[in-house]
Amino acid sequence: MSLQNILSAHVKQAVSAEYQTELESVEFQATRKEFTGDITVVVFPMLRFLKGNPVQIGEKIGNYLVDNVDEVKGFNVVKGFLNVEISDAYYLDFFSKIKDENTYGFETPKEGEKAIMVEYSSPNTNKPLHLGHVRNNLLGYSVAEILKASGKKVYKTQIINDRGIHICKSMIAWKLFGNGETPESTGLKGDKLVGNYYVKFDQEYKKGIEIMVNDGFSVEGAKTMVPIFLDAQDMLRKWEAGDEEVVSLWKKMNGWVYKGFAETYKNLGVDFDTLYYESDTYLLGKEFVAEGLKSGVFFKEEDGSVWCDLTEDGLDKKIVQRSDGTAVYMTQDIGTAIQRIKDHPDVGGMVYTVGNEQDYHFQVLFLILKKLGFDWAKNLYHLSYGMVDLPSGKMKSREGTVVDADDLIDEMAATAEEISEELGKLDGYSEDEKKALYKTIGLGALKYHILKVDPKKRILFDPKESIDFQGNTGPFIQYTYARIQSILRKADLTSNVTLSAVETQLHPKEKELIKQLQLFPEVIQNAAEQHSPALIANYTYDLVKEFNSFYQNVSILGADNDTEKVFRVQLSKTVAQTIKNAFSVLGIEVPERM
RNA sequence: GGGCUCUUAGCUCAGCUGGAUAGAGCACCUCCCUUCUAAGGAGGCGGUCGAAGGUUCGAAUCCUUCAGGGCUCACCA
Repeated sequence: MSLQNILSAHVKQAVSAEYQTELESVEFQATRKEFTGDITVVVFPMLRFLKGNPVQIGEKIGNYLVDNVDEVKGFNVVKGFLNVEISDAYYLDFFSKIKDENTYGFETPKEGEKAIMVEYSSPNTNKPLHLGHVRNNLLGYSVAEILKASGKKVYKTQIINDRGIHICKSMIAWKLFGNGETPESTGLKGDKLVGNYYVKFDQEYKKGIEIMVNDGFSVEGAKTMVPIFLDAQDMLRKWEAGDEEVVSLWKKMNGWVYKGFAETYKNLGVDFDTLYYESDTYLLGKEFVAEGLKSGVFFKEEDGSVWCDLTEDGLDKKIVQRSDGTAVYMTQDIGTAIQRIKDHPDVGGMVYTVGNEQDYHFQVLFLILKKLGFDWAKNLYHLSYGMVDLPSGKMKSREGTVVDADDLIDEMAATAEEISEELGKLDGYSEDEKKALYKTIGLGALKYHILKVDPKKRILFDPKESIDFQGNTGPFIQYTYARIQSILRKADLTSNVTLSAVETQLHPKEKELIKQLQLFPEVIQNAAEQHSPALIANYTYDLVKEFNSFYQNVSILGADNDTEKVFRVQLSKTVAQTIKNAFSVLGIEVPERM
């Protein structure tokens, strides 16, 4: 039972005894540092139910608590704030309960509860992953892990946009200019190779437009008549018709891309439980368009196109199928959602990790699925996040103004190496161990940098200003973890005191640390509810700051007596474990040394 | 033009369902390695919380209007 719950009941009793009035709820907040006390009862909200001077009310409740609650050892009232002091025994008791729990803060899934599917990444297959995908991947992965930690069963998935004009552009450019190049022949990662031809297409396309405009065509006219563009369109038609040559080229080039993606995902440390391909699900979407037409959810225009009228819901009309009967984006997403539930009957809701440019799309998608009558449609959540922009503006693959994911990871590791070499603390580490460590630190810096900010805010990323390794950063937290590991290696852990035997008074820093530890389970639940890794990052930072202050002010291995020493070692160990648990849901590893 | 969203210190960001004198980091300035890892700690400088109204015992937080930025309103995905 939490401290708030314990006190809440007693405060109600106090009010009931002193004022013969029943309170519905009691408002708490952490006591501010400048005042003595551990938890504060806010008296003001009670004034609506009972008349009187807030200070006097606070005094009365305070006295009642001291007399009737073991955990309360004192109080003071400042204006309408009742600052309650809690006994050390309470904190020691709490600590003894959690100190050996390796999964502290995590809940295990409840029997029979519905699972959640988290979609993230979902790239197009015509170009390599960039910084924008990195934010998406880190967010999606982390939210999935947070949901798991909060006690949900989770499936991680993605929808791979493997069909459409974009991949045909790369294909046609490769066919025309590729001279049979392969990843093997060039030594390039498959996704990079295919991406190069996507850029090549764009260059040729622009050249073609220029030529036609010089020949007297209008720009608009030229755009749709450039030969290479017509080639790409032709290829798409052939693909849809199942043309063998086109389909086999499509399979070959997508295969290259998947291999490249797999490498990047591994590098980034993210994974998936199940994959969906647009080429597999768009047909199911069309089936349900037909269904919706029958049930009247959709209507058909004279030209044969199918629409959903959402004007009564404050939105507009949305197309769900083209006049030529082919699928649009929406069709495919309807199909994918339904397919997923069919494949995983235990799934009761889904989270879509997609940029905020698609806010409207998902609003519409969820509404349409509701109208189609799926009861799980009410449990769909669009994890919308802000774009990652460069100082020069938006990243554009076609124009080569992107920060490549693989390059970025390498650069971060290189920076970690530089700093590490300078500090020279890694005597005895092999080259392989060092290399692994640099990657852990580099990735830690990158992931923390991105995850600590509220998902919905846009991030301005300046490649020239490198990501920090000091202050509120991943490496700062990893460093603290490594420091604790060093202490644990040096400490003699053979003697294990029972904490009830500890009679020494808690040092203020020790108490603050235990209070901070106490918050962790609630933070996990909160982060899960709000789909926000930033809450975890901020919590971990606060915990670590608190520990560092403790570390500098209190000697752990040099404590006055053995009991105190063992207690401090155990406290440090629990802090380390909590850092590790918190970082694990952010997808960040912690090092033994650094 | 309609809808959504953002604006807090020079820069990057916290600030939970409204609560005490708005908090961190970076940068700048002081101190602290003969004590467990200085990627650290202690302190200083720095804010009319975009603007104006309103709601209330109390507003960075809620409401309205306005200004500025972003996204979106395609038979593209």
